[in-house]
Amino acid sequence: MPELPEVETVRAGLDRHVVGRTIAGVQVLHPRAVRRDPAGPAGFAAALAGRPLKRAERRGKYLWLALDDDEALLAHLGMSGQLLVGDPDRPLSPHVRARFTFTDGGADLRFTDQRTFGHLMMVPFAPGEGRAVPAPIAHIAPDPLEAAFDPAGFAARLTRRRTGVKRALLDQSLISGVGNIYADEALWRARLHWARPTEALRPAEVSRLLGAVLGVLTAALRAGGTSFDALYVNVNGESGFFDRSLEVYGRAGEPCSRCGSPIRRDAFMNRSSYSCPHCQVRPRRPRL
DNA sequence: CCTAACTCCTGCATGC
DNA sequence: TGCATGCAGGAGTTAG
Repeated sequence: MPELPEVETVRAGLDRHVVGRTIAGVQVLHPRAVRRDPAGPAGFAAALAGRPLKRAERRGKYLWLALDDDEALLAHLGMSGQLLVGDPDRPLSPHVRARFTFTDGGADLRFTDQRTFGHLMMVPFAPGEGRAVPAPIAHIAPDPLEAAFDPAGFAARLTRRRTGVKRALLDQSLISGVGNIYADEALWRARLHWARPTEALRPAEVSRLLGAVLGVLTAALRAGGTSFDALYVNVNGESGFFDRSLEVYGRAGEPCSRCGSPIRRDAFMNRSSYSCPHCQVRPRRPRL
């Protein structure tokens, strides 16, 4: 599942392999991949043909290729999206949704997405304030690895919420880049239960949480991200190895590395939360 | 305005 | 063996 470390790994690969090159043509093999682009598949392809790729940028789980100072190709990988760079003559795998060829005749770029939650779209940059970001993601908060991230502002907004701390971590308008895996890992590191009410978090707990988020994201980035299966790989098709460092996610019943208690799995938001029953004490009044 | 449920989708694991 | 069910889940949309 691509979260910040995985998306950043992909962005770095695009920076290395496609920035500076010029798109020759675009094939949209599945219209759902560009469902959010009002121009539709044909308009999307036409808008990109002949355009040079200037920069590869990212905020949270979104990445984009800037075409100039006004327009970008925005991508979200969803659950299973991949951007793969390789020999343009290799066979098309069944889940390729869009293919980009380049004027230099070299390696092509393929957007592959088994579960089709990812998407691509042509977007304008939002005008004004600080760093220019694509207009459709102007409502997303800076991620904790950005210079624009404001820890004090995050703490203030977090404790003003009336919700559970994990739900808040997953809210991209509060802090971006954190998904189900790294939320569970950060909460374990910070020794906080996922249902702790945000308004009751003490300042020391909030700063512990933020430190844990930063720690787990940077450690995962160094490992090239987390790959459980073939669904997340970098632009060269290689897996990350942070799955070996996960402390709670997907480890129900296995002993906590701190205290030995078996890791528990709770249903949460129609998915799962993993935590240590000893290190992460359930609050008396849980907020789901 | 704020919060939370619902929805999209495919493939694999599981159970009868 | 084959079919039904559950599960993985990011984020826009809708409802309250």
